[in-house]
Amino acid sequence: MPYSIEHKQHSQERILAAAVDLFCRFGFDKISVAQVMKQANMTHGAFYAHFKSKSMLYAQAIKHAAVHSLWTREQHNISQLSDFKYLIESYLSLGHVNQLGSPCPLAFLVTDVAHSEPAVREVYQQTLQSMLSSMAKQLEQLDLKNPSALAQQIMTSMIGAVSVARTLSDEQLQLSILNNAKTVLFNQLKANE
Amino acid sequence: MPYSIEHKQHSQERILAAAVDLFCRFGFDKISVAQVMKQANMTHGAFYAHFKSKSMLYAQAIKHAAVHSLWTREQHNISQLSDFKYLIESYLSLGHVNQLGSPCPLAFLVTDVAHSEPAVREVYQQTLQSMLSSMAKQLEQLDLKNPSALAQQIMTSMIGAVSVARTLSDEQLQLSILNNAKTVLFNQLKANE
DNA sequence: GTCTATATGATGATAGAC
DNA sequence: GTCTATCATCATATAGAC
Repeated sequence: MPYSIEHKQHSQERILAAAVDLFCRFGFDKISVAQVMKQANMTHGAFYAHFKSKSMLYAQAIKHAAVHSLWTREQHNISQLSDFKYLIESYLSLGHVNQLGSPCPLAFLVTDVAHSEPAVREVYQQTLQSMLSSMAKQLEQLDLKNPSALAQQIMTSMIGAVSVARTLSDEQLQLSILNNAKTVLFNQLKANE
Repeated sequence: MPYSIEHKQHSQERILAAAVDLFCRFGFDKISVAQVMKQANMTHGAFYAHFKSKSMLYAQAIKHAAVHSLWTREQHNISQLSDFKYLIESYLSLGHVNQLGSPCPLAFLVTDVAHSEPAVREVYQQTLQSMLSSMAKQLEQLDLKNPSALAQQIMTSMIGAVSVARTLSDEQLQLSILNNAKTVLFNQLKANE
């Protein structure tokens, strides 16, 4: 058995990381399987030993991106409202928009996913619901009112601001949009204290 | 001269209408030139007598959709705050999300455009700026504070809510997201009265 | 301007050697 | 599991008749 199971897992991990990076940066349809595999340091043909189709990779990549996203990783470090606010600020930063760290697939791929097949959209919906419920739990522990509605308001506003900023080239306008979204959300937090 | 100039304009109009509908519904990359032309009741080859390339059609289609969007059409009918609120409600409706009327390209194509070539992104940015400035003017006439910032907050929140709702299949979740966005925006309007 | 026909290129996916 | 080579398909764009 020349290839260990760890080796396969490591290869899959590289493919997924490459897929997240490239799909978020250039879009699902603009990136070929060959390009993903090249960034993962493999050749085109090896892909199908790991995924059944390009669409299945898409679905897995969204899950992967969600797990590794800034928001998911830092969420358990929240003990007070200021921590939560800091996380919002990080999400609404130019660094996130310019995809320096790990991008949030919900923002970078919204309409992309809307135009994909049902299985992919299903994963997007599940990912969103999972993020919403864990965020609502955090908000509840911080003693905020209407945690569920608040979480939805925060998520969709953040996704809107980041996805719009992502399409713009005018950096001043980007910054303005991101900061205005922050203002709205902080107001909304205060209103539910 | 067997073809009048009105005939050409009418053909272009049909192509643009088909492009808006299909691109918003299925995505730019999922729709071929042949499909657009079929919906416009012409054949593939006739396309290039009207547009230089598929990308140029994309840019023109975004402009076309913006001009014909619900928001642009109804904007001049605003005389009081309740009119403005009604427009927000229309934008944040299931009908808009399900693309029954004229879709707003800024919401239906956000990440799609982000992954397109610079010329298309430029048109998106110009369209957004144009909508923002006319909305800010309306808000100013309604004697609201910070009209420019308010307009940005409203646009990005609405785009976020509609584009997210568009990708979901769970109708309850769609409605919840749309309604929560509405609540945030009405709060924000009240805070700037 | 619109049609039919075609050139040209890229992509998703498979086959078989190692 | 990964490689090279290849198939089949579909896309954008062009050419030439009407």
